[in-house]
Amino acid sequence: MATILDVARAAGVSASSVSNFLNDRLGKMTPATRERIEAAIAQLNYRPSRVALQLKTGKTATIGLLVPAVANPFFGAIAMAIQHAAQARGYQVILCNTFRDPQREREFAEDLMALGVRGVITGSSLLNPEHLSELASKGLAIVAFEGDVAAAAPGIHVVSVDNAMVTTLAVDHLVALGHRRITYVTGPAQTAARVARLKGFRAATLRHGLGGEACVHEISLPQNQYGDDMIAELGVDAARALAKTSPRPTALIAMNDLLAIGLAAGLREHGIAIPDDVAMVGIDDLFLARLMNPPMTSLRQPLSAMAEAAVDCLVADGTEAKPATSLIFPPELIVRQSTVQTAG
Amino acid sequence: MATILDVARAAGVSASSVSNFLNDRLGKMTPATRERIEAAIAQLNYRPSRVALQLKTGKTATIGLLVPAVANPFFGAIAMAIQHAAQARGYQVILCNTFRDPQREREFAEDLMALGVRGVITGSSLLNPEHLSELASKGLAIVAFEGDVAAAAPGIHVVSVDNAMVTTLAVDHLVALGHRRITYVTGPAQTAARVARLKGFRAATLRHGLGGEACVHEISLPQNQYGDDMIAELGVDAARALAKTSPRPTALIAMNDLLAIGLAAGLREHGIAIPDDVAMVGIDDLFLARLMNPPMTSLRQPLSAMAEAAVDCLVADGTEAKPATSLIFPPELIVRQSTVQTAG
DNA sequence: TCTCTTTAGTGCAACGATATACCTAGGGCT
DNA sequence: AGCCCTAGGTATATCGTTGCACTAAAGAGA
Repeated sequence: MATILDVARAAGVSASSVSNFLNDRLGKMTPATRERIEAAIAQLNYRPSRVALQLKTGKTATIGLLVPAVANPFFGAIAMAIQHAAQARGYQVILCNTFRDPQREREFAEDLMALGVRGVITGSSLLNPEHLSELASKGLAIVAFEGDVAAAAPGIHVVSVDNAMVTTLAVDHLVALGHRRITYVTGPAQTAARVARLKGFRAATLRHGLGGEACVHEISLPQNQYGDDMIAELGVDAARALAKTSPRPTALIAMNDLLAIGLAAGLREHGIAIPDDVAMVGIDDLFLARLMNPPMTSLRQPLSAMAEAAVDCLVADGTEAKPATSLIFPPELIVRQSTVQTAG
Repeated sequence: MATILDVARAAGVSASSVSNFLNDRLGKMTPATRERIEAAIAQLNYRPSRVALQLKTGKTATIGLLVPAVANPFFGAIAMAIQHAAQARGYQVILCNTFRDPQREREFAEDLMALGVRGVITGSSLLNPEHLSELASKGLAIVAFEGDVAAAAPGIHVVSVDNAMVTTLAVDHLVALGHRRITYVTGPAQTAARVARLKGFRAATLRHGLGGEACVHEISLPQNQYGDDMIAELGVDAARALAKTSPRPTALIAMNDLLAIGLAAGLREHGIAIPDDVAMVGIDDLFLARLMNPPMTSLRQPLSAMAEAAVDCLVADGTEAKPATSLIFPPELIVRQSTVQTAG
C-alpha cells in the first residue's frame, strides 16, 4: 500500500502539501503542484490509511450497531437501513449480535469504544439501560433505536417509532370494524418497546370502554435464553392456548409480525380461519406480512427515515456534546386481508 | 480514555513494561511489578486503543462482510453466523450491503482494504469475480461464501455448501416419492450458486431418466435492479404462470426458501394445494420453512460450521500467503409436510 | 535599496501503541 | 577483588497521518 510519503516523493512535494491537498486546504497551492499531486495519487492508486487518520484525529468514520440477532428479519431490516444511511454519510457499520444479554451488550460497547467508534446504535434497548448509561457518561454516544421518550437516560438519544401509538392504531382499527373481544399477545416485558406497546393497548381499550373483553396474553420465555428467533414458534404454542379460551377473542394483536406468523400457523392447525373466525394485526410490517395467507394487516415503522435520523445523531458535529435528543416517528397502518376480507 | 502512559505512571513503571505485560511477555517481570500494573489497569479501567495497535502492527482484528442485503433472512442468518464466529476469535465484523452491484462491491472492498481489514467474506459471489480478483492480487484476502470450486479464482478462497448436491438431493427425494414431472424454479443465472444448483438439477433429472418431464422455469428480474427482497413476490407471479401450464408439474423445487414462500402464496391463490396437488421443496432451510403452511421440506446448509471455516481462513496466521482453499460442505435434507403428508 | 507583506510550501511534534536495543544492579565464579 | 552474566526494566524509533509554526521567495511601497 502506498503511503502519503510515496505520493509526496512521486509529486516532488512534501507530505504536508499532499495532506493539505487531501483536506481541501487548497487556498495555498499552485494549480501546477495541485495537478502533480493529483497525478501521483492516481498513478499510485493511493488511498489514505483510515487507521492512521483515526489515530491522529481521534475521530473514526465508524459506528457500532448492537442488535439482538440479525437473523431476525426485523433486525435484519434495521441493520440494512442503518448501514445504508451510514454509507451515504461515509461511515462504516460494525455489527454485533447481543442476544439481549446485558453483559454481552456492555462488552461489545466497550470493545467498540476501544475501536474509537463515533457512537453506537442499539437496535433494541433493554428495560434498564444502566450498563449503557454508564458508558454514556464516559463519553460514548449512544442512540436507542427502540423504546420511548422515558427511556432516554442522560447521554442516550432515542430514535423510535411511537410504540404506544402502534397498538393504539391497531385497537382503533379493530374497534372500527366492530371488534370488542380483542386480545394482545406479547412476550415478557423485557424491552422498552414491549412495555410501551402494552401500555398503548391498555389505554386504547380502556378509552373504547372495553373492560374484561380486552385481554393480554403474555408468553413466557425459557429462562435466560434468547428467544427472538424462536418467537414465531412460541406463537404456535400460544395459538394452541388461545384456541381453547372461551369466549374466544374475535381479534388478535401480536407484539410483532414474527409472533403473528407463529400465531397464524398455530391457529390454522386448529382449524381457526383468519379473518373469518379471528382477525389478526401484526406490528413492524416485515415484507413477510404481505406474503402471508391471508396477507396480514400490520403497522409499518418508517425505518429509512429513522435510520437516517439515528446516524445523523452520531455523525453531526460530535465535537460539542449535544443534549440527548428524542425523535419519535409515527407508525402507519397497512390494512390487508387478515382484518378485512376483500372481494375476490 | 486512559492511555498506556497513564497506566505506566500509575504503576510507577515505563510504558514498555506495561506493553510487555499486555503481550504476555511475563518471563521478565517481578510478581510485584506485575501486580502493580494489573492494579493500575483495573483502577483506570484501561483498554488498549485498537486503533493505535492497528497502526503499529498493521494487523486489524476486523473482517469485512459483503452481502447483497441483510434484510434478506438468508443473508441475515449468514451475517449472524459469521459475526458470531468472528467474535469467538476476537474479531469485529464490518457489514456492507452490495445489492449485487459489482461497482458497489468493489468500492466497499477498497474501503475495507484502506481500513486494514484482515480479509473480506462475500456472502454471494457474482458470476465473474474479476472486480474482486484484482483486489485479491493486491493482497486482500477474500473468501467467497457461496459458489463452487470452479469459482475459486487465484487468491479467492471458497467456503460453500455443495450447491449441485443440494438440487441433486431434492430431485432424489421427489423421485423416490414417485414424482416425475418436476419443475425447478430459479432466478436468472447471476450467481455461482444459482448456476451450480441448476446444473445439479439437470444432471440429477437426466440420471433418473426424466426427459421433457423435468422443466426449468426461469424468473426474469427487472433489469438493473436488485431483487432479493422481492424474490418472494416474484414467486407469487411465477405461481400464476405455473398454475396455467399443462400438464402441470407434480412437484416444484425452488431456488431458495424465499422464492418458495412466494410460490406457495401464489399457488394458494389459485386453489392449488401443497402437497396434495403439488409437492414443494425449498433450499436453505430458513427458520421460516418450518412455520409455513404446510411446513416445508428444505435443504439445510451447515451455516455455523461454514462461518467458522470462513473466518478461520482469514484469521489463521495470515502472515504466510496461504494457497486458495476450497471447502465444500454437504447439505442436509429436512423432510416436512410439503412433500410428505404425515398423519394428523 | 531596504523593509514589509503575502503566498507557497515545508519541518516537526504529536496520536497510542510495539519491540528492538540498550542499561543497571546484584550475584556467582575464579 | 575483578569479571561477567542475567534478570528486570527502560529509552527510543516507528507505524501513516495531521496541522501548527515556520521559512523562502517574490512583489509592493517608500
